[in-house]
Amino acid sequence: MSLAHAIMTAVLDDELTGYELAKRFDTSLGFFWQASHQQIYRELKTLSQKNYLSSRAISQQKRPDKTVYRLTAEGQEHLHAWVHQTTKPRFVKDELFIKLYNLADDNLTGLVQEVLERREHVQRNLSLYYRIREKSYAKFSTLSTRMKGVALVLDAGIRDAESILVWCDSTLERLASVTEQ
Amino acid sequence: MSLAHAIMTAVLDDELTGYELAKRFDTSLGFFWQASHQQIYRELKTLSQKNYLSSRAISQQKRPDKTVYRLTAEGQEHLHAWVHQTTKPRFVKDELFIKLYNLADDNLTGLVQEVLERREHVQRNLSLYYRIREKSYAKFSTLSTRMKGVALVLDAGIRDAESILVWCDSTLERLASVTEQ
DNA sequence: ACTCATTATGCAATTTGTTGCATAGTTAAG
DNA sequence: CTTAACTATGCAACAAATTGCATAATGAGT
Repeated sequence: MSLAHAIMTAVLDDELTGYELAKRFDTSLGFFWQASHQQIYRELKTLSQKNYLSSRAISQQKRPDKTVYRLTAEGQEHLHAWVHQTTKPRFVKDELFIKLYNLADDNLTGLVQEVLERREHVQRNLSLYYRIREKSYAKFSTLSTRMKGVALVLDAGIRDAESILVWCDSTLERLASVTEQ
Repeated sequence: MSLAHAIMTAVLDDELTGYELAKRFDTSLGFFWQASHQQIYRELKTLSQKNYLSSRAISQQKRPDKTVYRLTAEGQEHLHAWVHQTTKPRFVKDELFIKLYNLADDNLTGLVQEVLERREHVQRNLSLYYRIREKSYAKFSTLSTRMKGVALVLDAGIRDAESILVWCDSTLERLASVTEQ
């Protein structure tokens, strides 16, 4: 599957550990892909065996030892070829919306809470995206082609988060009016 | 998993066949959940065995025979209890963004094509959402509590699609400027 | 006439993803 | 002084999803 390609893409510029990858899938990359640390470590192993990634062990005294991974020439070739292949459609799973479909008097306060939490989570991500854009992708026209691609993804993340924030506010207002009756 | 809950929610109002469910997961419900027909038929079987769904066979002459499913009282109880439980975070997987991260001169035209296709797909969904809203959810304040929940989800789908359309247009413009150099 | 899409269901094998567990030192907070 | 969070990795069992196959009639388009 394309967890492999997501990982390979993440280690295009940076040499990363499994732990760091897991954190990125939880924040920046999390906008379009997610993976648990168990999945990541397993995939890193198979990608190394395929020679798509090379690894380097680093001993540490104050922290557990770690292994950093980087993309090999073979891996880069494979990744570039994959970009030309058929793209699978976007895949979304959001339990919150299933629950909202079941809106009722007894679950209203619970769902208001859920929307509030969603709002906070999206707000945190959005702040992070703004910081990243300011720092590295402020002027689109001056970026390299590959950086432009990253900037476009970042832009999608920002627009998505902004749009969800607006929906959350509108939804909270509307849900408040349900309570009053 | 919550494919079960998504299915149960879908058959809250309507009596549906597996085939019809599959189509809905491809269109309206597709905004927050997806499932293949194989997955759906399997789940329908286990949900019937648990007595969360009841089924009714319908013989047809010009079409293959079919089975329609509806939620039982037990299923409704289970579904309502589930709404109060912990919600898993939104889960997104989008290969297009992995590929955009790998933007390069040799894949630029291919990715432009992909963005165009995404635009068309989202536009089709958006038109469908608008029609549904006009038809059944035009005036929020007049809806029943449960219908209000559905309207909020529909609103999220509309905002999401609109936001993606804007991103697609902005992205196509920006990608066009990459070619010129 | 022929081909393709639609309606309608489902099994089996394989690949992915989740959940629970395990280890082990450091650092910050109360 | 204790507890919790963070860094860092990984196995094993289980659940869920994907891929490939199979059947079979109708209706629309070329």
